[in-house]
Amino acid sequence: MPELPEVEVTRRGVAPFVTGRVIRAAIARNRRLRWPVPASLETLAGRTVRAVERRGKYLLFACDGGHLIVHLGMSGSLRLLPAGTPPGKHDHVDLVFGARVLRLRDPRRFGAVLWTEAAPETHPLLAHLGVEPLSRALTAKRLYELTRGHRTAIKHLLMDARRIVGIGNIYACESLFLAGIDPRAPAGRLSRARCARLVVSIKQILRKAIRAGGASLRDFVRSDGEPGHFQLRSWVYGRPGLPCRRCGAALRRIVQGQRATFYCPRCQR
DNA sequence: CTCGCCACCTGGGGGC
DNA sequence: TGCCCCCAGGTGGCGA
Repeated sequence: MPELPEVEVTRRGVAPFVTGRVIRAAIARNRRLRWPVPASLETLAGRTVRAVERRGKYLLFACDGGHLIVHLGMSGSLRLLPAGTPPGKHDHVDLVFGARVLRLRDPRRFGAVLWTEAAPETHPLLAHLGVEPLSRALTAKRLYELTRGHRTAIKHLLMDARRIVGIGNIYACESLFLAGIDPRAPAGRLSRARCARLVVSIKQILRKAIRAGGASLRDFVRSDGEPGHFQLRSWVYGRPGLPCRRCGAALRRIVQGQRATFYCPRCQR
C-alpha cells in the first residue's frame, strides 16, 4: 500500500475530477472493511464534494455537512472510471458522479471508509496523529525532540504515526539509507546532526516519490485507472543480498518488530 | 505512558 | 498441476 506519496498522488489525481461535483449515489457492495462501512455512507447522495484533503495516509473528502474519511490500508486503490464499468471482485465502494465513478478496490480489506460530521481532526483515528513530514513543522529540532527518551530503534519510531505520519516500511528504509543511519540505532541517541540529515532525507525521498507518481508496487494503481508503471528505484528496499548501489557491499534483510528492514551494513552505521 | 506482539484479510510466488 | 508455506506497503488494540 500506499504510503504518504501514493496517497498524495491519489489525492492529486482524484481532486480535479470530484471537487465541486455532486455525488449522485454512494454504493457499498461490501461493507466489511477494517471497520464496517457505516450506513451513513448512503447519505452522501446529493452532497457536493468541496475539497479533497490528506492527513497522514488518510484521504478526507470534505463534503457539505461532513467528511468522508478514506484509508487505503495495505492494498487499497482509488480509481476514476466511466460510470457503469462493471465492478470486480474487490471493488467494494463507489461514489458516482454523473459520467464517472470513483471506485475503491481493496483486496485485503485493511482499508477504511468512514463518515464524520464533526471536525475531522477530532475524529479518534486522526486526533493523535503526529507531524506531517513535508510540512515546515518537521524540522531537525522537532525530530530531535521527538526521539529523546526513546530506546526504540529509529526505524520503528519513523513508522509510528503518533510521532510522524506517512512513513511506512519502504520510505523508512530508504530515508535511513540516504541519511547513512543504521535502522537499529536507538532513536534517543541520535545526535542533532544526524536528526538534521534524517529530516532532509525524509523530505527528499517523499518529494521524489510524489514526483515519480508514487512508487508503484503490486497493488497501487493510478487514479486514472492506468496501472502505475513508474517505480521509484529503491536503494535498499527489497534488495537483500544485492550489491549496494553506492558502495557495493551486500545489502541485508533483518526483521524489526515483525517487519522486514533492508539496509547497507557499510553505508549505514 | 511505553513496549512488544497479535490480528485483521487476500493473493502471489517459490518449493516440492 | 496442485498444495503448502511464506511474504506483503498499515495500524488499532491488547496485556505487561
